[in-house]
Amino acid sequence: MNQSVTPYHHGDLRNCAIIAAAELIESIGSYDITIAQVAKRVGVSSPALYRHFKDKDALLTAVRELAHIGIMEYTTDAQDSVAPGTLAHIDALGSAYLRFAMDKKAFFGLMWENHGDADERRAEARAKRTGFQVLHEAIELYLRKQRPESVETSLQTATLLWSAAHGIATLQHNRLLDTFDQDADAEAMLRTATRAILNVSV
Amino acid sequence: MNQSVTPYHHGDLRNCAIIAAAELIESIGSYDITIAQVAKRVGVSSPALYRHFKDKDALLTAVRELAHIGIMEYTTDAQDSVAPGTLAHIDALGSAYLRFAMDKKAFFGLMWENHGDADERRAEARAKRTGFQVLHEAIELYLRKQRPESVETSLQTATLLWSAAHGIATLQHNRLLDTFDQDADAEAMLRTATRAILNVSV
DNA sequence: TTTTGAATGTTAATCGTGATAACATCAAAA
DNA sequence: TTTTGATGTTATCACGATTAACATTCAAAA
Repeated sequence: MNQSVTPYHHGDLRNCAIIAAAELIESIGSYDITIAQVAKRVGVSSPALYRHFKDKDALLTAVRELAHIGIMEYTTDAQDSVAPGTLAHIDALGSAYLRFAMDKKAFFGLMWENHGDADERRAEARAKRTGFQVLHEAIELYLRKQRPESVETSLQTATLLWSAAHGIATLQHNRLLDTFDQDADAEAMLRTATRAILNVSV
Repeated sequence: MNQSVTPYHHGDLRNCAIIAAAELIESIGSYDITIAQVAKRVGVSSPALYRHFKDKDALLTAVRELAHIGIMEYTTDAQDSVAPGTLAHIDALGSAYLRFAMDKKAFFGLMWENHGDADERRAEARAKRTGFQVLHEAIELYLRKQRPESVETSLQTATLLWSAAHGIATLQHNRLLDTFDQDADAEAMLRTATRAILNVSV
């Protein structure tokens, strides 16, 4: 007659809460969510979440980590079909970034919010740097093959290219590209920027 | 004996509230302010503000307009000492943008928040487009003189350059440039990007 | 002028939401 | 078995955005 009632202790609340929060954000298309909404979704009371997260921001920070993983997946997929260190490789990385920004608008916005205490920021900076490394390596490889005399500038080049990609992604995210140029095409812009930046001595 | 008591009616509450909000934001370096704080600063009760603003967001939107004016001032000052349509002119505009982003961090952040109803967004898009025009004209003039065959791409070029400037400003604003390249110099990056972008056929 | 309504302020709620307090349950070590 | 730490629950707070209900002015119509 054991009716398998939901147990008093959830068992994996922390992870479930993070996932529930992410699903919620995805479904409403905004990261303006509530602790109560998340708790309800997991089937638990609001204060229960405070056993696992210092505060609301800590939960959102955890969701941001998911977002970083998500962007990494886009990146990894993008690299599958291209030869390392080619221009196509670099294009694929940029394209993946733009695609993530548009496909997962709410997550993309969340990732660039100001937030958290010092520790959380440090952890996030590390995550972002990890993503950046992928681009940096691709560019270093490219320069080594195509413009060996500029290899030592690969870090600056990668930083600049990331900035360009981020700017394009951000403006598109805010619907401003259309405002400036109604025919703007984010991907085409990034490809242009990529070629321009790769061909100068930084 | 008229003691010139503070009158029941303020007289110019709307404008004073906007300015008070802006001062508050500037002084605490964050746009996370409270209606009550603004009201107190103006010497009025909180609900009074609702006679002039639909909600908190409407007040912040008004502050954003001030921010747009502020960025325009930076821009105008920057243009004073340069010859129109020169590379120096374009550099000066970019530099002004970066400087505003760092000098007025809170305002810069506020300007790129997602927010408001459709009308407010439209109004703001218009303001941003106006700022963009300045860059567009400078670039068109430059191309006309230096690369007449590319004049017809001036809009795309301006959009791309704005994107690059915005990306650099945003990453710097989030302290990420340092994270990627500890020697990064935002101004130098933008100058490099400017030259790279101006020299390609879009 | 006087009257009176629209505009603009005030104080007293309401409501949603983050966070804490105090108490309850359960599992695992002593 | 007892005890204790981890983890849930149900009150409760505190705060901040709004709104409700009432007050004061100013300005235009009578």
